[in-house]
Amino acid sequence: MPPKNRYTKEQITNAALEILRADGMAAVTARSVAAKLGCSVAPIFSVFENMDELQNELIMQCKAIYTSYVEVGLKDKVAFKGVGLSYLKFAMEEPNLFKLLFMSNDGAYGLDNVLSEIEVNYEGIFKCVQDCYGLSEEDSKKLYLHMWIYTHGIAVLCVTGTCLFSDKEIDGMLSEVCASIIKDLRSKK
Amino acid sequence: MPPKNRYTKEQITNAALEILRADGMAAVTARSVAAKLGCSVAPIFSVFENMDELQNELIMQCKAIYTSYVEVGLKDKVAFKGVGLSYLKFAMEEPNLFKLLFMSNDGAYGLDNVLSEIEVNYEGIFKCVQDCYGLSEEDSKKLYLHMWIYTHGIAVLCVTGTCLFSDKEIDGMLSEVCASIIKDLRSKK
DNA sequence: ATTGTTATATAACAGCTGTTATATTACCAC
DNA sequence: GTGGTAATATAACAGCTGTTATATAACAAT
Repeated sequence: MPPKNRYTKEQITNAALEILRADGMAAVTARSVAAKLGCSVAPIFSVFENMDELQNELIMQCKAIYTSYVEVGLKDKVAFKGVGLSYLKFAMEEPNLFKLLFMSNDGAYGLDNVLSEIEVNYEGIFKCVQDCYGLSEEDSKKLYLHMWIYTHGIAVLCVTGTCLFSDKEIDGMLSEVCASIIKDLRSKK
Repeated sequence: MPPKNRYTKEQITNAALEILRADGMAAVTARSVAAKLGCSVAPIFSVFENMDELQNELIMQCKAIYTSYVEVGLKDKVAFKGVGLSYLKFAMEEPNLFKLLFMSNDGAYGLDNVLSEIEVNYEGIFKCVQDCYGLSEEDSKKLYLHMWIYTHGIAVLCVTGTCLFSDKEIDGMLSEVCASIIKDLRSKK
């Protein structure tokens, strides 16, 4: 008897995601999403209980997008490096999503989540580090931590518009630091 | 003939700064500052043209506070390390000020400003690097860039609540990475 | 075609923001 | 004390937010 829904959850989420990508989470309001869909706010609140629920859905979408970047990086010859470059690519191509996942303390992500996300491929990455660079598990962990912090530092600088590095510069910087740390770790054996 | 101002620019700025430190710039509103002072919003707008002017004043105050941290670091035996630790101390003790100065793309600071601020002591720091570690000017620059990015990475992780490192851990991490880079730079001579 | 259900639109509410017009009031000069 | 000036208080405006009550309208079943 009732008419079908004209606006699906997916349509609404996609409209909201467009706004999030372009202008950040603060720009995702009931009215802005409705305007993007060309409807009133009513359909939004018939699908989502409130705006918090929509935001949670968006965070899930962001994680999925980030995961797709990581998956590409994992296919790299040197998965360890590939994942790092994926992280940076995600930051540069989706700065507002990066901010939401990795620069917000409103509990969007956090290191635990980052690591558990990564941990799906943790062993693979570590094996890669050990194979490629001939490091012990402990040294691999050290290298991983240092490089993750360094990579995160670059990503944040790019995302906040503080510094603009070219792909080539970034590659050079990462290689240089990584090589220095590996060399030093090896020399201590 | 007119009564004296009961609320000075300094008083208003201090009240706003308290709110900024505790809850971030978004919490600094005309009404919140007035409430902290125990007055209406009128005195604020008699001293400041609008809220933007007050925010600019706050940014200047932040820079001054940050500068005081840097000055302490410069007195360190190894100024290069001292400044880095000051940067981290500032991030941990004043996360909301750090976010405003170093994590906002609304043009609060930016690398140019950071570097020009630092450049006041640039030569001193470089001389320190060259003296302490025996590096060329070019290598000193490299070391400085790498260490600044790494330090910034740690600071952001702390400020966003992603990771919590102890002072000891941070010291160890910084020392390890710094030593590795220096060793590698030297070996290339 | 009529009816009933409900998706959607409209519009309003409350609460926040910056800003300002008006009213009050405090204080300095006389 | 009286008066005038301007600092302050009050309250309102416009514009934003989330949310919701009500009205409209679309569509499926009969």
